[in-house]
Amino acid sequence: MTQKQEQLSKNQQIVLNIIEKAKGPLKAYSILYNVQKRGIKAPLQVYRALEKLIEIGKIHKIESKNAFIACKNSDCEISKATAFSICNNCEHVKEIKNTKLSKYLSNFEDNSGMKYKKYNLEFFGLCRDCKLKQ
Amino acid sequence: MTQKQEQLSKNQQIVLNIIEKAKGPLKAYSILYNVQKRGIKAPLQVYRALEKLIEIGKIHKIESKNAFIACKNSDCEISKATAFSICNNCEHVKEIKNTKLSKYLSNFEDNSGMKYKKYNLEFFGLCRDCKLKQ
DNA sequence: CTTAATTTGTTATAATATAACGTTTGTTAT
DNA sequence: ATAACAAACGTTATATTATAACAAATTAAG
Ligand SMILES: [Zn+2]
Ligand SMILES: [Zn+2]
Ligand SMILES: [Zn+2]
Ligand SMILES: [Zn+2]
Repeated sequence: MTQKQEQLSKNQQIVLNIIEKAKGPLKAYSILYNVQKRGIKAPLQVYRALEKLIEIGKIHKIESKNAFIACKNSDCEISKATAFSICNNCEHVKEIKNTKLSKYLSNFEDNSGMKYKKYNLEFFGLCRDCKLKQ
Repeated sequence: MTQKQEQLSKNQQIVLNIIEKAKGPLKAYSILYNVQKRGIKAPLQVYRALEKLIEIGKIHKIESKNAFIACKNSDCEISKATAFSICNNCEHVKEIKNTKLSKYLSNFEDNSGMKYKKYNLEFFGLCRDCKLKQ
């Protein structure tokens, strides 16, 4: 019965729904305000749901923005390898799905021969729309 | 006189000294406690110095830890391209200096042909010491 | 010197995140 | 079904990280 498909709890489902409906990354307290009508009252309830959703790869945290976004990349092998493009002008964030890049980084060894189980990459630049408007 | 070598202000120099002496990344409020004997009293004085030091590439922010570390890589072309290895066990952080990696990422184009001026990459794993102790 | 720009000092407050504790719900094994 | 355990919940308080606003002092340039 309990396959790989995790069963989300009520709060986890509520928080995930909000994040999946959003056009861009959401901040924790903005999520909180959005879900108060659904019974979630305290920051901790949001943060607990976020923690679990990250753990199972349904969402990612954009570290440079302290914001959370739904995974668009088949749940990213449980959040172990993430890459994002972030527009410096309009703040648009897009998850990068690029097999060559992920293979390159997953196999990367530093000068001392160390390999890594997990990485997070954030690219910054101008998105196509903002570049045209310049 | 004012070449590329920026002249640091008093507070900037104090904060940079602390960060350069440290073995690992420092948090802003830990820096604050460390510099209070030198006349810096308020968080904002620290954050302002940090902002400038980042801007000129003397230090970097480790986003996943909200901590700050001195640049070990010829000031990283003014902080535009940074990569770190972070140990999940002992929290040791090391700046990665790897020409192939930085070239690969600086030249990376996503599927829509977009290129980026800036990136930050954080690798997570076990450092050599921690791996041996396992 | 004068003017503009940067840096500083200071107080207050905003924004992000976790500790601690007890209760409830869900799962598993008798 | 029911005892035992784990996961999730609710709640209050608090810790941690970061910025707003404003006035004074210092520095760089013309
Ligand atoms: Zn993903
Ligand atoms: Zn844009
Ligand atoms: Zn550097
Ligand atoms: Zn280690």
